[in-house]
Amino acid sequence: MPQYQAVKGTRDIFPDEAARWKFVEGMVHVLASLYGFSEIRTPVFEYTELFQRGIGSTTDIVGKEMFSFLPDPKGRSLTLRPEMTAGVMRAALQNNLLSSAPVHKLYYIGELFRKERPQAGRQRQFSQFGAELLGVSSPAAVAEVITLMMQVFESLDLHGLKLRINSLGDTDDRIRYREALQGYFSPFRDILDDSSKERLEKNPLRILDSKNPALQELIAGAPRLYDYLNDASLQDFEKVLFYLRERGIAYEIDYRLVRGLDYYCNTAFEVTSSELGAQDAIGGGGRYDGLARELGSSADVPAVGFAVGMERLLMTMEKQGLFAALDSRAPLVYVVVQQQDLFDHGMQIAWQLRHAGIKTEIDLAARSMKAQMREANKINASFALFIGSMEQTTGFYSLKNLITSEQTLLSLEAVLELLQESAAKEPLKL
RNA sequence: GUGAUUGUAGCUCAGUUGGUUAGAGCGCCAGGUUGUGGCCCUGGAGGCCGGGGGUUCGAGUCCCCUCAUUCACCCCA
Repeated sequence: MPQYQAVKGTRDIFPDEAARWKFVEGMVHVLASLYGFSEIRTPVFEYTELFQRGIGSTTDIVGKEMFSFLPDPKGRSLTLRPEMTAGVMRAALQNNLLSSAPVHKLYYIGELFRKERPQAGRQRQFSQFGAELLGVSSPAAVAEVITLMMQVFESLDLHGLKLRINSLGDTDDRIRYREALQGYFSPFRDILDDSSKERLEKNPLRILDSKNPALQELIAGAPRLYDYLNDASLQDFEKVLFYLRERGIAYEIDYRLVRGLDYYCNTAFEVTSSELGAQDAIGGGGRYDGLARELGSSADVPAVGFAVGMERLLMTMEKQGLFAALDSRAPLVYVVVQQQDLFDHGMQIAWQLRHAGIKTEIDLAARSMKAQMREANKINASFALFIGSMEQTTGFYSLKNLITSEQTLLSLEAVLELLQESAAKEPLKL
């Protein structure tokens, strides 16, 4: 056993896997840009109050999952961000972003921290990418955000995902519904489990989320939020659905989808993957018009956004075999040194090749020629360039095509030319 | 925080009712005649059998504790 191991709920990402991350991140950058979203990077930690106010103190995230710490005995409590939205909104408000333009479309990729027990698809440090559209939360804005999210999935060739959507109504709707729910559940108080009892007072909507089998029947009979929506909320929701249909985005209305963060209102949505096991939500989001005021803004900042779990996304892609073609290590040419007294010359040649933009590898472990060739083969090099005493004296080098096994004797100039041609056909893999 | 699960070489795992120097495959390293890969063959390195305590003549195998893993609950991405 090693002396040190990675902290519970954290993990290392080695080169082969890192290549997959880069691939996905690249797609996110390209598509976000295509939809007119610009990248924002906010600090990894914030004042604890930001999350308490923003996410809501009744939520599990704030109640028991935050990594909080005091920088010094007199300092204010800080917290490793458990989600991105509050930080983005804080950044926007602090810098008065909305005064420069009425609408801001931002996206991010970043690490988040939550002190939960790890399990499949759940880490204490994990990553999300997401987008926040600030300034407008019209159905068009909601559709814009959902469409971007779905486009990422589509472009990555993911299949078998399910988009569920619901409307949480506006503030008035929810106040009326909340009362109705309390009225419905109160007589059954004795049947409810502890957490549901607590929610009955603080946030009865979240009782609907419970997976407790004993409560399913009771929950099924509860009044539907949908029936408490006023005309404006209904029309708003219908318009969102209209946009999705227009774009061929399949969805399913789930009247019990409420989502765990306090700041959501009106449209809320979630995407699940059938490949993931218990933690099957790959992404989700919704409208959060009230967040800005909650954070002290004097003006309303309507907003809508989504977040997608990178690990869960990668996991689903893995299961669906979508990474088969990635091979990040393969160099174009492997410089093979006959004897170690020619190593310095080999290094010099390798440098010239690299300087010319050719992805080149050379053995630094001083192994035998056979071992070098085996290595070249193993890492999928396209060519081997031999450095022997003959090459050094004549200035002509043996270049072997490792796919066809053809070998030719060329001047270094000709080698460079040939490899550059070959590199142009097959762009450098990063 | 609760429950269950697993913990033997770098990786995936065997290890019979407790019995001598703990094994395999893959990977790694070196060779298979003197400057050349993939297949194949040979050899080698590498394990306080998670840690501690106990039962026993004897424990990788049984018991207790502990640490860690994984999965699930809660909840979320």
